[in-house]
Amino acid sequence: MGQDEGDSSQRSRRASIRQVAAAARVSTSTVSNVLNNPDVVATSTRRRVEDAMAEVGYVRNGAARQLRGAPSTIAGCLLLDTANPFFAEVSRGIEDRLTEAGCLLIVGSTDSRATQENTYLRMMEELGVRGILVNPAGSRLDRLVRLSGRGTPVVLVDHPRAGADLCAVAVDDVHGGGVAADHLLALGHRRIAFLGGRAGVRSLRDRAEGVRRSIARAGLDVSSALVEIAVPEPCTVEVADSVVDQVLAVSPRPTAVICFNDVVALGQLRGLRRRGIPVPGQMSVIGYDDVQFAEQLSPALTTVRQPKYQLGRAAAELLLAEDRPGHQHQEIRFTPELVVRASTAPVATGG
Amino acid sequence: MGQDEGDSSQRSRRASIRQVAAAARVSTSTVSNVLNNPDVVATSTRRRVEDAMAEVGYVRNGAARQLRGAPSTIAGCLLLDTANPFFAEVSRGIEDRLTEAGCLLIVGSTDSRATQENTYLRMMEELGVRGILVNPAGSRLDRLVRLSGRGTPVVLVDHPRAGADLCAVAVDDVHGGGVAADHLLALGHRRIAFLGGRAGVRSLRDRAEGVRRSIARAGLDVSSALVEIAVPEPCTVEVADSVVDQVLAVSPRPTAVICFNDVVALGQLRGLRRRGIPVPGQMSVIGYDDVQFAEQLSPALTTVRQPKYQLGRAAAELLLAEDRPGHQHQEIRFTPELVVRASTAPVATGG
DNA sequence: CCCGCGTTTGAAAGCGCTTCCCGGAAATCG
DNA sequence: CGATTTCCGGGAAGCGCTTTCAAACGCGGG
Repeated sequence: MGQDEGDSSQRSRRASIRQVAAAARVSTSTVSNVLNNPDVVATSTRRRVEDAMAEVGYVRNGAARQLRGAPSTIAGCLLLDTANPFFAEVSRGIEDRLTEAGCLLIVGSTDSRATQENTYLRMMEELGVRGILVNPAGSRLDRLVRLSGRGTPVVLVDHPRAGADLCAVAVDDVHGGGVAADHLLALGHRRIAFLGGRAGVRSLRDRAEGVRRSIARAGLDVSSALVEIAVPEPCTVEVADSVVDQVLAVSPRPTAVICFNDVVALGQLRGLRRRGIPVPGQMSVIGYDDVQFAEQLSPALTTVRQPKYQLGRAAAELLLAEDRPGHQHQEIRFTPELVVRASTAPVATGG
Repeated sequence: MGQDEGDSSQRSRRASIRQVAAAARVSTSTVSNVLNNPDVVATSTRRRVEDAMAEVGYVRNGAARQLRGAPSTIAGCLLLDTANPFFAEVSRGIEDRLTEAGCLLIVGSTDSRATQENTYLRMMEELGVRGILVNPAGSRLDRLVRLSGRGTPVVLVDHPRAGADLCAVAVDDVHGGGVAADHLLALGHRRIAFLGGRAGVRSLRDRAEGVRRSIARAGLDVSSALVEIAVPEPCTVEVADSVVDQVLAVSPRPTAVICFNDVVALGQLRGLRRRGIPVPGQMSVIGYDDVQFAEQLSPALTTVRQPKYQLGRAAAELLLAEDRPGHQHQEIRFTPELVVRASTAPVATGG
């Protein structure tokens, strides 16, 4: 008992619509109708076919359906790193919206490498996915535009359209940098460090620009109020920790630091603590993203919140809208907001 | 300039192997050979075909290939919540291994709901995926076994085989609970709280069992040394925070608490801090998983490390091995290890 | 010059499904 | 009761690809 039948070791010997038709003594087209136009077939016949399907263990063949012209039930998404908490939440938002539309989601991490991105894009295109959501690894969008032109819809995620003829969901990074800087300036800080990453990354450039504009708006001299420091790759807590020395070495020493994401901020907090610099007493720290644990650090991290989950949902929404008749590409913009917690404080008086 | 051609608005009008053949003035089978058996076609012909492919913008049709019998390049994975940092890392491990094998990955979050799981399973089966990696939402494995029997390989992730005829990658949760308890007992704790979740979740039952056995091994009375408390759903930081009151209300008050994951531990740390209970001075706290931020909390969290990324890789490895000829289902077991940090200390003397 | 061999290429079948179109049966109406 | 309409089910084509089999071609040896 509990034994399989002897011959069942063969894979991919799934029952086809034909076996069902034979078992139900109808034609294959009737079986197909039961599946796709149930109301066009008489109840008794339908019942018979359904029984036959159960009997032979019928499972639809998606490849055949798609070949015949059915729309794909798969969408793809390419993010820099799906294990990063920011992207993990974005991808969950995408997934949830797609699920509502009966779609599955293929995910891929590009690790910022264009080659990896291209490999994924080609495979997804060959599969005939319904569309691809992508946070571009490089700044060149022409490949994506061409892909879209060939018939696979593309939606940019966390990236502005930048003139490309694509849909996009963007977050206003200039504004994000601005509110962070505004907050620090209001607290009296006049010497601020901005920890950015690689020069090529657009979102970081924009945030730095936002900081600069904020300082200029306040009537201060940008070159003396702002120090920009690049965090080397890979962007881990440890690396960010070691950057603390650079920050502290700047003269005159900054009284606040804006980090390009919460992981870097985490490293700063750790590094500052180890060096005996009280936060926010001697140094205020601002992060970016507002990932789940930001609130629980000590001190709780002041950070710029991005609507991660909503970002994903909105991107999926745009993708699903792509095949509607008179579709026009559009860009959705989110505005990040400052979340003030305990890692920032008025600049220390005296000293 | 920059205008599209007028007719290109039609989607899915991709060039087929036929247009390529026509453009290269060869037959379709030759084009196919260029794609699949390049060495069987003369260099000059091949060159000509390749040029033609570039000219018409040819992209392979995966659906047609699959229909013809080509193995699927997609695998599926179903986890409880891909946005949870534990599962996000597991899924990244899966993804990386699959990428090496030229496979794509569909992810799905079941949120522990069997209905959601079933929906995903059916869709994936219809697509004819190469296999499905699943962290089962319920304890019933029969559906998965049947799925596997119908020809779609199934690998259990973070779940023991439990007698089912499937491959599995498991982590020894009994051992994990054991090392956590051993550590506390060695520090002199004699009154320990275990924060579990819903009774039905196997991994949590196992961890509790490990704790019990450890206490018994030490020659202590389990019923007086251990208090089990259930954390209500949803398992968020806030909920875990509120559970602190229950822990403190137990008489005699526990001197240490073992949490079933790091998020709950985070909540405990926060709740204890707010109530003025020093950690680890008055209360030692142990987490589970060792997620990325555990090391950066204050105090740094002592926790039981699970090999998250490796878990995913190993599961993907098993899946890829499924179609090798004499394949036998097997189970891989990982052993979690204790990571001692600052949130645990010897039990306070006196008091 | 012809034959035979190895090398390349082409014609055709068919994977499982959907869909168009038509025949026959049942139902409705005059 | 015959004619017209309605409804249901079947036959067949073909989506794009791979693959088998045989034909065609070119070359060197007899």
